[in-house]
Amino acid sequence: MSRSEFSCDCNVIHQEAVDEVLQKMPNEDTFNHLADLFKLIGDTTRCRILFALDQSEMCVCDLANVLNMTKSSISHQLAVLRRSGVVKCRKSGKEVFYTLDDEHIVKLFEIGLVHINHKG
Amino acid sequence: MSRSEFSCDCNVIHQEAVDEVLQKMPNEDTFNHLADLFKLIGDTTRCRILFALDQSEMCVCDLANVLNMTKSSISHQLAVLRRSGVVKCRKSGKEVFYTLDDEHIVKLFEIGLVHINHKG
DNA sequence: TTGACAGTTGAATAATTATTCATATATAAT
DNA sequence: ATTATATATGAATAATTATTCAACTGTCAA
Repeated sequence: MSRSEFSCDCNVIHQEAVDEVLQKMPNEDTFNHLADLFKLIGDTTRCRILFALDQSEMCVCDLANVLNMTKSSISHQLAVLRRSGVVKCRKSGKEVFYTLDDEHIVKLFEIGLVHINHKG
Repeated sequence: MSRSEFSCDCNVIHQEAVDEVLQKMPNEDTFNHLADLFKLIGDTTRCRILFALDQSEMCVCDLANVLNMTKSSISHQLAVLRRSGVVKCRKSGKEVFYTLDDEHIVKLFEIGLVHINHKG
């Protein structure tokens, strides 16, 4: 009676493959972080903000104009991006200027765009 | 009176930057597809399924064991992945074997893992 | 100091979605 | 034929989250 019989609602079909994959699987934390990263950029508004910031430093008002959305909405999303450390900001008078602060984001976008051009 | 004044609830602060970025911005469809791609892999369960399938072809039952989840839950997520064209399946008797069908996914994971090791 | 503006933030609403449960389909074995 | 198994799927529930709205902070100018 294998250990796996207790882990889910079905019989194990290919035990060797299962064991091999289980050995190679990263831990739960790793998958959570990985999923969180993709979730972060898995939103049209945040994608557009990040793309814009990759072109140029921008204040909240600029972004609101580029995306044609309210400042509040943009500000909420910028807070999310800031908390995750992918953008940073500097204050200058009344304005707050945001910049991209993560070199991996651009790489992910590049591969993503290749993917889109390749498939539908 | 610039066109942008009608587009949101604020005054344009840096018109040149806004115009320049607007020119370079991909269209709405592109951002939707990009966000959809990242949303697809922005889920712990789907991340784990894809990682497992990158290691080995597996049937639904195998995946249920590896992830320690119900077959139904796995099957629902496999349907999502199938519809998006990142996995494919072949039937063999009662079993359905799934394999990864998108070379970009692995690249995205690689960069994602580098990102995680780099930051928190 | 008063008013105007840039940005932030909390609460509410609306929309999306992952999992569960029950059921259905298809294949194989008895 | 009947039963058991592998998988799929529709509906319901629960959880998450994006946007809106209103109110607030901080800064500049008059």
